[in-house]
Amino acid sequence: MLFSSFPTAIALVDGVSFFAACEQAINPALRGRPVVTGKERNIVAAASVEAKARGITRGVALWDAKKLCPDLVVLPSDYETYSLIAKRLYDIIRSYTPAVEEYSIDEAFADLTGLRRLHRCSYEDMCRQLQREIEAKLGVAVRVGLAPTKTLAKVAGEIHQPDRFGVINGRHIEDALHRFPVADVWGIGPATAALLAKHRITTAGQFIAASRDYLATFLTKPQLETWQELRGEPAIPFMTEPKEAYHSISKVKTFTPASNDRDYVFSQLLKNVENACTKARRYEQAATKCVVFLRQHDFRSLGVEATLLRPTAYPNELVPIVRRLFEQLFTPTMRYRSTGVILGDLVAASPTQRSLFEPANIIDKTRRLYAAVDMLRGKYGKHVVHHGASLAAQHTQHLSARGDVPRRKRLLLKGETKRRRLPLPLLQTSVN
DNA sequence: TCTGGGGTCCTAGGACCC
DNA sequence: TCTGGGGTCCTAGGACCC
Repeated sequence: MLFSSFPTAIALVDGVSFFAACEQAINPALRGRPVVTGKERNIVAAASVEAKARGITRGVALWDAKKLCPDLVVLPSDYETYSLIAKRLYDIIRSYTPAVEEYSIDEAFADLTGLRRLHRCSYEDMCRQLQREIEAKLGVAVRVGLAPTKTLAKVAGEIHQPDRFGVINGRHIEDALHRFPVADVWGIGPATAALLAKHRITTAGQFIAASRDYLATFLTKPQLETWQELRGEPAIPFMTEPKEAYHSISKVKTFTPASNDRDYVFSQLLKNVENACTKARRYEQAATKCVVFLRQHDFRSLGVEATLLRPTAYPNELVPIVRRLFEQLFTPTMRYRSTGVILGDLVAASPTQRSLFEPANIIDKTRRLYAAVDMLRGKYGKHVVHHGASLAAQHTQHLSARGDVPRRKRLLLKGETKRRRLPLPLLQTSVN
């Protein structure tokens, strides 16, 4: 594989300062001006090229950004709009090849292998044309990386030229990776980079020069796949199907200042539960597992989880469970800064699912109630209807206290008494 | 870097069973 | 009293990504 120049041709298309660029694309008055998004969080989520030129980077507090740049335009993030523009971007890519993986809101992989004849040009020309077309039609700049594998295409995107185009030819992989830090490779995080450094591997070139057998003594499967991809052999599959189901859905929200008010913290948690359920219903999924966690003032997190009697995506059914989990975690002397819920082990929601002994009419009522809620929210915005916190204390009867369900399922909560510390990485991730 | 929100996959080790 | 072997399933936790 290392010897032919393009056994496979993978392009990575990546929006440059995408959120800010979208704002500038739809509002011409903002073009040429320093723009950032992230107003709702008081943190810079994305900075326009102009803002970056003034020294503003992602993750900076808006306060500080304003100081650096008094004429900064600060906007709230508008994901709906960005998604719409992204969709048009993906559609343009699809006019070149059907094999497109929508990797994130501003990033896609395209498999161009075998299309030279069809388009009557080289892969490189194809990519340049694609880039021009996107920028002309959408008014947002994109970076393009072209290489034999996804991982190499990401590297190519990183080492791009001023024209925002980068290419790694299969014959010149070693040259391209010679000085590229292994820590900057897609799939290599801080932990793996540190581990590799112990073995005197700090560049991607050193990484691919090491033997698989040697690396296999201390690396795991995904890391070895990265190694293989860097050598020009595809190892990470292409996911061209659009996402239609989740394995888990989570909602976390930080509030300031931190609080030790039980009702307030619980109402925050409830809001997350509602939002997570709404999303699950939108994808016609239901949760089998529910994790609740609280993050303390000192940034430590505690979580507990419950296994549900039957899959649900309805807050009123989850409230009593969430309440019990919450009570296990909450310590009045502690101040909390955020709450979170994870709906896990999601399954496709089917109208017939209910345990044998539950009255169908109650379940049907619930379903109709939330169908109405979803409709109202769709029509008038998501804040028109919500759970009163008072509702929390009611609705304790539906899922619990059924004596005659099968033995193993009688337990509403499994491991209910367990109280464990959640590792920080669960909540700690990077920007954008 | 005094720290937002939302996901995925992999692995080690224990529980449980024969 | 120092011990059988082996398989499967589940969980907790780690690591990574945008």
